Amino acid sequence: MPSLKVTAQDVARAAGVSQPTVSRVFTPGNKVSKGMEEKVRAAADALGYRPNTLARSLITGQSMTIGLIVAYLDNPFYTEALERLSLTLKERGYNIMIFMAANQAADVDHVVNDLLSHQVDGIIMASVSTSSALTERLLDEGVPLILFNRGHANAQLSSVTSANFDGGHRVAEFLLAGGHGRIAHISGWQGASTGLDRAEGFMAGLKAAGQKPLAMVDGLFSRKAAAEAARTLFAQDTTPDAIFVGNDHMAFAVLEVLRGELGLSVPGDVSVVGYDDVAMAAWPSFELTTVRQPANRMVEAVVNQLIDQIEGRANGPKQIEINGPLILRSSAHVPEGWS
Amino acid sequence: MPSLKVTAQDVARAAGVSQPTVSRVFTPGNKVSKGMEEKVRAAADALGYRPNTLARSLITGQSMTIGLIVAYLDNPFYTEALERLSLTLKERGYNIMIFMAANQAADVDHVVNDLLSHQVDGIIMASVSTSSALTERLLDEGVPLILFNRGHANAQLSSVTSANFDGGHRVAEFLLAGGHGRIAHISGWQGASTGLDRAEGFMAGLKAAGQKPLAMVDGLFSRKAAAEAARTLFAQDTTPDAIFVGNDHMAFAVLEVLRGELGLSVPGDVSVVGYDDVAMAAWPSFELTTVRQPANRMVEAVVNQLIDQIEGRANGPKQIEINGPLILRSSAHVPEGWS
DNA sequence: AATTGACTTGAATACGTATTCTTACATGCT
DNA sequence: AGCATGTAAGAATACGTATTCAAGTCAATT
Repeated sequence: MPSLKVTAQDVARAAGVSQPTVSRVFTPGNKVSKGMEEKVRAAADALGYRPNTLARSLITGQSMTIGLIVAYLDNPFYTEALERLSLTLKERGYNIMIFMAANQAADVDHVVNDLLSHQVDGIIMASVSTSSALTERLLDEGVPLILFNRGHANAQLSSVTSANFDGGHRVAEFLLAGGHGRIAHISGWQGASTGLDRAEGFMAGLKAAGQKPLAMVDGLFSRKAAAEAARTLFAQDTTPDAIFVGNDHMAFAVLEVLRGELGLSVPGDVSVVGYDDVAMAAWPSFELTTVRQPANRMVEAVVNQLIDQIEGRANGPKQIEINGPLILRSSAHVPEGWS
Repeated sequence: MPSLKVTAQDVARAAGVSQPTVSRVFTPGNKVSKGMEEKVRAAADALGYRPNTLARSLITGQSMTIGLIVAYLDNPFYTEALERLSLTLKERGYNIMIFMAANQAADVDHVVNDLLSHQVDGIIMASVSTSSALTERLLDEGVPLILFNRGHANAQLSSVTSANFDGGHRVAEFLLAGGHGRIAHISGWQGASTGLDRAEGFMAGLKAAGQKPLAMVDGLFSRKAAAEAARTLFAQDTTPDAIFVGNDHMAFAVLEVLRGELGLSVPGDVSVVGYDDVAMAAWPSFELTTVRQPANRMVEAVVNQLIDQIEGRANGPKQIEINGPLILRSSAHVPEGWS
C-alpha cells in the first residue's frame, strides 16, 4: 500500500538520485542514461509514484485541460459528440472539464471565472446560445475558443458547424423534387445560427424554384414547441404536405403528433425531414429522413483547430463547415430517380 | 484588456499591500479590514485578477475536482444524471472532470493513473462494469470513491442504486396481478449488479406466487441483444404474454420488434414493462410502463455521501438504495383496482 | 500608566514539479 | 598529452498561491 503522497523527492531519495533526475525520467523528450532511468523507474514503481499534474501545470503553464461549456444534453446529438470529444481529446493528451451553462446571461460571469481560474488551455462551447457577452469576454482573455455547432457573426471566433445553409437548401430541393407543393418549416431556434442558417438555406432553395413556404414557425429546438407548432399547422385551412423540421429531436415530436394525435400517414399524407441524423433517427419507430451532421468529422475538426490554436500553430481563427449527406429513410417520399 | 497573467503579486503591488493580504481577500473565512479589502478588490478588478486554482490546489491539497468515470452515454438515464450531477456538484463548489472508460481491463490502469495524477478529490463511477481490479486499486489509493447505479460485493465500497431487487419484485407482482401467465424477462447485463438484482427480485416475486418465468435472456443492456432476444422468444412454441425488460433503453427496442416486426399489439397481446423511466418513456411512441429511478434523488445521495467522505464527515462507506414508484402507462395491462 | 490581549498585516516558507545553470566527466581530436 | 566538445546529473530557482510565524497596532483592562 503506497503512502498517501509520494513525491518526486521521495523517489529521488529511494533511488539515490536528485529530484530533477526523477522529473526528467517522467518528462518525455529528456535525455537520461539507461542506468539512471532503470533505477528511478524501479523506485517509482515500488513507491507507487505518480507525477502531480497540478504542480506540473503550474510550472509549464499548460493544464492540458479543455473546458467544455454545454447548455443541455437532451438532444442526443450533443451526447454523441461529447463522447467522441472526450475520446479524441484524450488521445491528444487533453482532459475535459465540463461546465453546464444555464444559458442565463447572469451565469456567464460565474462560468467564465470558473473556467479561467482553472487555467484551461482552451474552451469548446457547444449548444450554448451565442451570448455575445460571453464570447467577447473570453476572446478578450485570449483563451483559445471554438464554437461547436454554432456559428457567430464575429469573424474572430473559430467555429465548426455542418453546412447548415447548404443542408437546408438541399432539403428544399429534395422536397420539391418529391412533388410537394405545400411545404412548411418548423425551424430550429432563430436565435441560434444553426437554426437560422438551416431556415435561410431552406428558403433560398424554395425561392430558387420560384416557391415560397406554406408556413414558418420557430420550434425553439424544443419538443414541446415543435409539437405545438405541428398542431397549429394542421389547424389551418391549408395544411402542409411536407414539413422540414430544424433538428431530429424536434422531428420526433412532430412525427408523434402527426401519426398519433392527428392520425396522419407519414409519408403518405405528409413527408417529414429532420436534421442531425442522431442514432434514434434510424430506429424503426421513426425511420426519419434527415440531413446527417457527421459528429465524428465535426469533432475531429474541432479538436484539430483548437489544439492548433493552443499550440500557436493556427493561422488565425477559422470557420469550418462540414458537409453531410441527406439520409433517405421512410419518413419522406423519395422522388423518382433520386440518387 | 487585462495582461495575459495577473498574479496576486501584481495586485498586491498595485494596491500597495502584501501578497498574503491579497490571498486573504480571496480566501473565504479570513479576516481582512474593510479598507484593505476595498483597496485590494479595486486593484484586482482593474487588473482583471483571478486566483489560480492550480496553485491554490497545490498548497491546500484540495483540487475541488471530482473525476467521473463513465463507459457510455447511449442510455439517456446517464445523460440526465450527468447533467444533474454537474449542477449539484457545482453548487457545492466542485467541478467535474470526465473520463470515458472503454470498459476494457487494459484501459483501467491508464484511467486510474490519469485520475489520480490529476489529484481529484473523489471519484464517481457510473455505468461502468464493476471491474474488481479497478475498484480495488482505487480503494488502495485511498481516494473517496462511489458507484452510481452499480452495486458491488465489496462492502468497503460506497454505492447509490435504486432498490433494484425490490423494483424487480414489484414488477413481478404487477404482472401477475394483471393476469399474465407466461412471463419472460429480458434482463440487464448479468455481469452488473443492476441487471442481476432486478432479475433476482423479479424471480423472487414470481416464486413467491409459486410461479416461474417462461424464459430469461440476458439483454446485455444492448438494444441489439434485446431485440434479438425478443425475436427468439416469439419463435418458440409457447410465447410470452408479458415481458419485463431490464431497462427502458432495451425496452424501446423490444417494443419496436413486437409492434413493428411481429405485428403484435402492446399491451393487447403482450405487456411490456421497463426500468428507469427516462424521459423518452413518456413519449407517445412508447408510453412505457416502467419503474422509475429517481435520478435527482440518486444524484443528491451520491453527492452527499461523496462529499461526506471527502471531508471526513462520513461514518465509513455506505450502500444507499433509493426506491422509486412503478409508473403506469399504456404498455402493460393494468390490473383491476391497482393503485 | 502599564500590561494584556485581540486583531491585522507583512515576511518567510511550503506545495511538487520543470527548467536553467553549473559542474563533472568521458570522448574525440590534433 | 593537451584541449575542445558533448553529455549527463546535481544545485538552485521559479511557478502562484495559502499558511505559519513574528511583529506591530490599538483598545481595553487593572
